[in-house]
Amino acid sequence: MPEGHSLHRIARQFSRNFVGHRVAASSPQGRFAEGAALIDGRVMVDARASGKQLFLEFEGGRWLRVHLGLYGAWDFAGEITTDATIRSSNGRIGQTNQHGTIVDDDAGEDSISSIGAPRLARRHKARLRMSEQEKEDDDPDFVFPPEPVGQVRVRLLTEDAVADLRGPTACEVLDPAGVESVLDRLGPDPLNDPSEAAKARVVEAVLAKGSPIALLLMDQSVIGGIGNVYRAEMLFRARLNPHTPGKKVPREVVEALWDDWVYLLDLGVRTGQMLTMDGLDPEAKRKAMASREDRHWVYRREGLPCRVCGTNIVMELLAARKLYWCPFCQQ
DNA sequence: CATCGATGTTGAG
DNA sequence: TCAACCTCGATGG
Repeated sequence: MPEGHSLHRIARQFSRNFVGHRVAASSPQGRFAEGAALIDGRVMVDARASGKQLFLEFEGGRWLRVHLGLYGAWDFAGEITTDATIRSSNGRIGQTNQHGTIVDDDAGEDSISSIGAPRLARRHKARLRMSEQEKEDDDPDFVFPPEPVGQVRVRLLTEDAVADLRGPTACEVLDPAGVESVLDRLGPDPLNDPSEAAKARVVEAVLAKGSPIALLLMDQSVIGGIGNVYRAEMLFRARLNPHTPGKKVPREVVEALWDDWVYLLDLGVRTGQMLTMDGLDPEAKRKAMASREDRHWVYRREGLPCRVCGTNIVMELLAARKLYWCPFCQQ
């Protein structure tokens, strides 16, 4: 479920609350007992995402690789840092207020924060579920650490924070060579590598293939992190027919798709939401932030009128995934 | 309360 | 091409 922006946010959560800390690793469910033992008692030294994959590095060159798949999730709890929307009278950020210590400001002057309050981060006792959506629990009276609930594949515990992994599609401990071989099979993730070389690699990969651009955008060996929502929205933003073979897409359009992913991924990481209708007026933006119904151009809008031309949005199955597009705008 | 479907990937056939 | 993975919010009775 989570697309690339979620994984970068999860990696950031680990950076804030786990990197630099010694971690007790266990598998309450039991299915990952051997793997957990390989990292138990070690200090986490790095946390990073590439595409939809998460890599947590521990002392001694041991890496935990996690892929959340369709419905995996990380549950954080304890003294953790969460984004908080704080209304500020003078618009200044980076100060301390009654809500806690503001330790991060990555919202700045973007188009979303200009609509309303800036999103800040604060460290406090909280519970936070991170999957395709993020949900913060408002019960401040839970005991730490909480009992594992349900099937927890891995529990990572520091002195004051815990992270529970449930429902992953992949969870394994790798050595550096193993990490390298996984990364070698992944296309560029613009948040890790925004270079012209990365862009060129994606452009050449797309232009070399005859398969539909709708499949190539979701091919993680071509480009990292795009899922079903961003695919549909990016193709609409480019006014591109999803069935266009990669090699028939004009080079400048492929370049524009990469540039758009650079932009959308950054926006998604900063806001925690898949915002794709940023070109609208402030009122429409506000609605997009407030409601999932008003958030997308085409995704999940089968049978509804296109927001631009009024033609009914169509849905078709492509490689067993639902593809939404406007047959008039995207000719 | 039962059922469905989902923002994903793998691997069997 | 499709089932399996194995979670959980949304939906309907």
